[in-house]
Amino acid sequence: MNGYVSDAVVRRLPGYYRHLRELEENGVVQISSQELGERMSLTPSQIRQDINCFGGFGRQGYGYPVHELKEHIGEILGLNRKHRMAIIGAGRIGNAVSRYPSFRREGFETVAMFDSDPALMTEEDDGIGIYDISRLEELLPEMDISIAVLAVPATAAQKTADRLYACGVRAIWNFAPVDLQHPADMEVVNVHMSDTLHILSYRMAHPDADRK
Amino acid sequence: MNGYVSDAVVRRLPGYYRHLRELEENGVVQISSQELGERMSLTPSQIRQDINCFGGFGRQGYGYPVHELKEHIGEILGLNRKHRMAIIGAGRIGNAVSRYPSFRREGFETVAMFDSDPALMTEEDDGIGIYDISRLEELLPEMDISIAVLAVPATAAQKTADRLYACGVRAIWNFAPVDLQHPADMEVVNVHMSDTLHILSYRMAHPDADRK
DNA sequence: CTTCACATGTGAATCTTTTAACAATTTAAT
DNA sequence: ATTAAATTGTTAAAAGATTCACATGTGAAG
Repeated sequence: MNGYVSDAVVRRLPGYYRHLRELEENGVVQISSQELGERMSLTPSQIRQDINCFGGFGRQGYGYPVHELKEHIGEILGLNRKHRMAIIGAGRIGNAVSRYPSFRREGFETVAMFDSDPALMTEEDDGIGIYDISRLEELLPEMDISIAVLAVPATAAQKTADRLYACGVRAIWNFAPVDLQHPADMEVVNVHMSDTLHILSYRMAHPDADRK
Repeated sequence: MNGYVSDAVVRRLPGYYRHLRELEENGVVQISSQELGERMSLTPSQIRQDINCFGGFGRQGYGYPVHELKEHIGEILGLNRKHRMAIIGAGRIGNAVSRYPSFRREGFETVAMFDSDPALMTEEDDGIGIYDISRLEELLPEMDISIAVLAVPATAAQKTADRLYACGVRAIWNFAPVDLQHPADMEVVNVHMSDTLHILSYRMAHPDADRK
């Protein structure tokens, strides 16, 4: 139990959470680093090392208790908290995210959308209002938003991020294919879907390259 | 110029490509590792090290030629090739991907969609046919698909991936929140959007943690 | 033509991450 | 009650990635 969670471990945490939840749903109550490693394509050694840094869950000769470990990782990830999200850009991606049911189940609730296309300005069937983006400064600060989902075109992304910061937003989940410049007190995580497609393209072009 | 491209470098390649294209669009013809590093939040040293592994582009006292470097990275990524994609699962995510215009521009063309919901079985306005997923084995092998976009619910993902493999598909761009088991001769890259949201949640819960 | 500032390529040093190894503990079986 | 098999926590070693430092080459200015 060493306490410090390195960035390499943080990147794997959502994967642990996902697999443990799935195991729990299937009624599995206990799992060894060996077995979990096979599922996740990690070495048992790495799994023990990872879990050990927030320590004390395993029992020798037995393994790890699935439910308890999942809950603990969920807490480390902050999944016990609730988040109110605003979606900026009500195009296909923005809508896909706002309707994706598992986010809401995990405490990420979409409470409003903003777009520049007036055709979309309407109360949606699910009760999420869509507002003109020109009203961002007027409406957003009242909404108690903790996460903004940025799903605008690349060309508008930086300017919009700046406006969001000015409205008090301190966390952006960015779907625009752009690396945003941002103050240190605003967190930004990028989805950058096309990057993953490019990596697939790379692997197809170099089937020989050993992945390490 | 050492030739071997490590996985850490491959993961950064799409970012280089993105930034270089943007620079090129803005008419920038030359850039130093210093300046590029500021844009990308990488050290100049790392950039020189990265670019050096497929070598020989920079000129001392001058920097790197933007167009030439971009083109070369594009080739390494395999972006000179064309790909025909089939989208499996015509829900919001599947549709968002198939309509996203920049993929087509980069040579990734959606040629068909499959879904289990008969309400969707129709020729779309953009000419992309939507077929019942039960006809996968009948239709897909004829279509000369090189990439399948998997956008079905988590519960169906593994079974569907197995069927795709049986149909001859050897590359999957996976949007289902699942780590697929797959033969070594099939490439899979995951988007796992919710993982990035979980990482955002982690960072919000631990604003102190140094990101390294 | 000389000089100066700039910026790369590269080898070595440092830091991080992963893997290996094993003593210690638990479970289950006989 | 003993023993055998399983499996962790942890330390140490190995591998990998990043940063540093500097010699070397380039371009521009005087």
